[in-house]
Amino acid sequence: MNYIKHSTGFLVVRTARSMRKALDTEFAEKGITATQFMVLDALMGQGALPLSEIGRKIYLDKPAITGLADRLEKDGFVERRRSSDDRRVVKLHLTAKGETVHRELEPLVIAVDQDLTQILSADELTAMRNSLNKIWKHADGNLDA
Amino acid sequence: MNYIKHSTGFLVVRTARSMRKALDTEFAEKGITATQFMVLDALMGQGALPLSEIGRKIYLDKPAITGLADRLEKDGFVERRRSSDDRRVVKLHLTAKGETVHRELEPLVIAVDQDLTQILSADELTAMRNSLNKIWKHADGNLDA
DNA sequence: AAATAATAGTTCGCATAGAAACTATTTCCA
DNA sequence: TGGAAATAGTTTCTATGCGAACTATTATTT
Repeated sequence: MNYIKHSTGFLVVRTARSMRKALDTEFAEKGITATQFMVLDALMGQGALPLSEIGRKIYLDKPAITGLADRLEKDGFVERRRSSDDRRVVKLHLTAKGETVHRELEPLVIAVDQDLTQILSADELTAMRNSLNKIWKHADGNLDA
Repeated sequence: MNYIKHSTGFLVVRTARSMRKALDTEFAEKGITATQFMVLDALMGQGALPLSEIGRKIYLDKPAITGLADRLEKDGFVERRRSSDDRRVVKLHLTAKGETVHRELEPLVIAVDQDLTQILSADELTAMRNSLNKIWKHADGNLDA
């Protein structure tokens, strides 16, 4: 039995690899990765968020978020500030530069998503999104962040 | 606008992270990762395959496959053999040990997939698999392997 | 209040991932 | 046939991604 063909888990993993690669390729010009964009996006309209909360939003463990914050801070897209009410917490603040990059990349995100409407009907797309959201909600909380 | 919530691309990526983590956790006991299992699985019933063909099956670039082959060979799950008719080609052969590990892990793969039937109805699952396969087929060929 | 547990981040080590540049081989074609 | 183009893998460098162990801080318990 070959599971890469028949297992839904592996199918999702495999498909996601192609998705992320498409996004990474689009973003490369702006010197940012798809995962880094997800961090900036989580901060949009929030002002600032604790690292752990960002991790929950984009499903990444603590060490991964630390590394992402390092690189984003080095490039001036975000700023680390220790919270005053709970000094264990480090909040990530979006800088003006980070906000600008996010705005510049919006059309690319929309384009990649639009590409999907060429492959799937509106109904198929809606159904898939609903199913993925159900799985996502089910998995949420299993994260050691 | 927050795209991690609204973009289908990011939704797939995020969901896949939770899937792969679930699979990795199940496999950790046997000292193998989900991605390494995918390589063994690609070889099951094939005897041997060129590295590049394995890459196409599981959507990974050439350098990633090289690294995977290194680690799998070190652990004795596969063997590298240069092809005699085209000496550029390196074929990966599944060893008895590799076959055994694959067989031992089958129940875990089935269990993770079974878990999904608790979340989605049979129709939803079928629809999602069809959609993912369409996207997958569309993306196939964009790989630099 | 002192000891303990819980929580937020970081660090370390290892396993993916991919772009770019390289070697070795084969194919193509003028 | 001989040189250019294409192909298969590898190497190097950088960026995720996660388990385990660590520090610092806060909450809990007795």
